[in-house]
Amino acid sequence: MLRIFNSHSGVLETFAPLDPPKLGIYVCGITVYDRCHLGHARSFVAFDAIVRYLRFSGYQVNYVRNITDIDDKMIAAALQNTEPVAELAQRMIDLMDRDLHRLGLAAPDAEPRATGHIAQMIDMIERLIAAAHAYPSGGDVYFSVRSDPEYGSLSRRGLDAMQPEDPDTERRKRDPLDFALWKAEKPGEPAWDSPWGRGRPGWHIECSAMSEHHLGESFDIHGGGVDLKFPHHENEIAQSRCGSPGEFARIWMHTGPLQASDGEKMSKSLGNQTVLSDVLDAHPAEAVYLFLLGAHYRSPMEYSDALIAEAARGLRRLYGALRAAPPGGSVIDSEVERFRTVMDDDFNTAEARSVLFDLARQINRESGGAARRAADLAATLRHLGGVFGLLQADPEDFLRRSGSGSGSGARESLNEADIEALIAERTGARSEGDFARADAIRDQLAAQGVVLLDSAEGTRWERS
RNA sequence: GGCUGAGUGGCAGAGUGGUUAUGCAGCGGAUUGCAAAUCCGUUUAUGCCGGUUCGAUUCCGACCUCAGCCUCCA
Repeated sequence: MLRIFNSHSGVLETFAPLDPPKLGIYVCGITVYDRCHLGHARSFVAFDAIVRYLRFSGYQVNYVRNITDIDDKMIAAALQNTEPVAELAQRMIDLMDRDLHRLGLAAPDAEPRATGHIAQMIDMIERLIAAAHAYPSGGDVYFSVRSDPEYGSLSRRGLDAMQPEDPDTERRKRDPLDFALWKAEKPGEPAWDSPWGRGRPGWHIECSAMSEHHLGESFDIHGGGVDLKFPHHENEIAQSRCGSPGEFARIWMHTGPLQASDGEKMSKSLGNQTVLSDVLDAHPAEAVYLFLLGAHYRSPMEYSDALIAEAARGLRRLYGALRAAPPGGSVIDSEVERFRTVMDDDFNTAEARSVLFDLARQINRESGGAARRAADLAATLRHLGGVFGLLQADPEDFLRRSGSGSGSGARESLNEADIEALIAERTGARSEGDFARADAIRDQLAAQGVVLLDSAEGTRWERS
């Protein structure tokens, strides 16, 4: 029985999809005016793990993640780069696709772009105006916050606590709390025809319109980072509640913030974001994913390069166990049950991860002993790692890959043939009792990032 | 100031009203020609003060501290 914390109701709820086994989930993606940072990865990895687990649990998931390709930031960035907004968007989308693919994320079933859904947004705005929840004003259209008695229910905030200051639009609003659904065209900015003249959509309306278009008026889960809870999600709810008859998203899930280990949130405004592609250059993608799985998705999480390097060492441990186990084997149901029990408890990936490590220890304990048991455990470990897209590489290949460990960088100075030749030479020296020579060779290899592992069956090697 | 969440061992980070999270690091032992890997063991861990309870890290209250949000943010 899957239970999910609904951040709208504030409690754990037993999950029951609208139309099982189908399941619709909408996640707020990024505004494509810059490269992805690690904070995006945190949220996206969380939802990747969640979607993968839901599929593993038998649901037919329709995973929609939007792309915001028109807003103030887009326009400002395009202006600064002196490139058209659409070109900037496509450039950043290509980079995002590359980064997220490298990270090993499953592609969403749909990635709707705001600029591709202008008609749907205009349609919803017209409905809101007809229902007297919105009004045109000087080429803009505003949502009337006080027309929605439930406004503030998501962020648990009273209207009195909101003190917006926006001198630009203040005069055109009837109430300072109102927010823009449509913004009148300004010179040099992208604009579309609308019943209110040329202009462009406000930020929040795109998610209301696109989620309805792709998932319907009512759907199962809406997710995003906590920093979107207010105002973005609050406004989305207001728009959809007032503009559509459906109940909109039934469960809201918010991922916690990622903070640099110096204590500050990684934030675009603070300029301390860590670019995802840089992280992926320094560490194996699986290590980054495994690291991000280490904390519950709702908890704030600290990040540093050293912590990811730690996760990489943990990943080597998992692959080391897989390598040690005999092939074959069948998945052990009781271990899968353990895994499911913790994942069913609001997707506790931290506990799920500890199941993986526990399996690794069991494998290592059995190795050399009960081969059948070790094979079964390894099959289980690979099966459960696979739920997250992890541990699917050949262990030997993974461990021999440069930089799979500490992330200390690309050290490819020796090819495999060189390494094998030196190992053969060392084996000869050892058999003759020339340990000084043997150790010299080992030190030489170590200096180039190659670690030797002697055993009764011979000498293995891997890169550190 | 308001709202939300959090304070766990050297670091990161889960769970739990009484019993091992897990990972990384350290230390000791086993193993090894020596290592590495691995296994076993190990280091006064639950912010502070009260309360409820046979018993609280876990529940309740106050306090302190921190983080996020309060119309740029995953």
